[in-house]
Amino acid sequence: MAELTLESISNLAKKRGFVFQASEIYGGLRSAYDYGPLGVELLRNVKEEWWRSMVQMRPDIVGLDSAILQAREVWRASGHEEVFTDPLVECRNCNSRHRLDKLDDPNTCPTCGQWGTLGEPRNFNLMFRTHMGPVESAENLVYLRPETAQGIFINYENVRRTNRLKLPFGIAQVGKSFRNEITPGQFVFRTREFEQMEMEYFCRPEESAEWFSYWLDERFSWYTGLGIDAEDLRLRHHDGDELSHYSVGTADIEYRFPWGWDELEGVANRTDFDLRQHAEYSGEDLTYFDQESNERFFPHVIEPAAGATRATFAFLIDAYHEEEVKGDTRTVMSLHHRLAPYKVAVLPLSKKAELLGPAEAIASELRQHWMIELDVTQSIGRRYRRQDEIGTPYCVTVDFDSLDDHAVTVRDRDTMDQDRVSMDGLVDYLTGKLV
RNA sequence: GCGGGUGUAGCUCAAUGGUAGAGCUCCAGCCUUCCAAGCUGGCGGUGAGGGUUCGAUUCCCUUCACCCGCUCCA
Repeated sequence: MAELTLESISNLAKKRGFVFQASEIYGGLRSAYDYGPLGVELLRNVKEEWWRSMVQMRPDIVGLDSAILQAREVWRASGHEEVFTDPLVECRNCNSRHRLDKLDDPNTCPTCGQWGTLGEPRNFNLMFRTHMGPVESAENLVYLRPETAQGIFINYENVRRTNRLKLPFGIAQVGKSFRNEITPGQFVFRTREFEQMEMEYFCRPEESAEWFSYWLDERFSWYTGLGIDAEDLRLRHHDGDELSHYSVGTADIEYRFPWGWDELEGVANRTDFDLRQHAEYSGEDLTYFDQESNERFFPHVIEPAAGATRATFAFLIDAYHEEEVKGDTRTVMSLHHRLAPYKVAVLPLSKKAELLGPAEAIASELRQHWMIELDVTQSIGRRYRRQDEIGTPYCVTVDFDSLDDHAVTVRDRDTMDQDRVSMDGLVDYLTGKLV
């Protein structure tokens, strides 16, 4: 895994239909990617596992799906309209870029120290803009959301009231966000359209530090629980000067990508910043009334914010292995079975009708339960290798003996062990394996 | 956006100012075929646009995309 390059993993992703360059037949669109048949399954499974652990398995967290387009005031209140519009100056000497408002001396480049090399300030607006309605005018300007979190904050009171929620509780959301990143790159790692998995956990102010540690641990274990090697993960606490405008404490969960450690997920202590801002800008009362203490206060918020596309990428990289098998190299994608695009492949030894018929019958039955593939082309060995490469955990082979003993061979991707399993008991057998 | 690099078939790589080749992959066929076997056949390409030229994949310009840098932080 350590010697795996970005190029080899992106090649495999394209070759097997996980990820394609967006608008490829027109020369491509920078920083956008389309997820192919296998990629969409993997991505869906990642999101599904997140939802399962965050919402389904939790009595204290509920879900939400808010609109991508929201009133412009949302982004004024959140601070994004101001903070995401940075006047930047570029140094003509060293080509570094700097925020004008952060320079002590607007004439000297802080990177190379040269005087008078900084160009004219230009506005970099990191939010995508469009217009609500067919006429473009300043009045109907709207933004595509740069984070899903604000959709949660502005629905905080709706959700709390309709679900009779008491602190501490969380609201989770998965969805697309858009940022006009200055520098996209590293394949799907940093793109201008991406998918987030965010959860805002509302708690009493005095308990926020405790919940912060709790969520950091929870989120770290989520990745290892789905198969990422703990050696390839680490926590990194932000220094004061790199904190985002809304946070008083942030820690990143980082993954060892082919180009080095980089962020997978951020856990931030957003305090009561967002609720206060929205209360002020909207005029709504967003305080929480505590019956026991008879007090009103703004809850504080701990936010684990993960990138769905980034996590998918990390799972893909981490699963990639090459092994020697009888002198040949086998490429195996050791994806956790919950993440694997296909759970089972059905492989008749021959495509002759006498085997194809039973294989199709088995495939139809298995399809009721899982995403599966029936593959009849080329030799059986080649088909095993193809399934290894896309991470299918189990291969079911129908052979000529199957016609007599009514049983099939089930082969395990990781151990390459084979079990002879009766066709009648196949679903139960696989159900036991795919928990 | 700026600087540097790259762009020939799905992949890896050849070649040439004058009809672009190979291996692998993929597809079809044969084979009672369990780990990329073999045999036969097949699909398929110079990122896009323009210029120079009798003729451009090759030379020039533009553009698009990718990779490496530069406060991006999922």
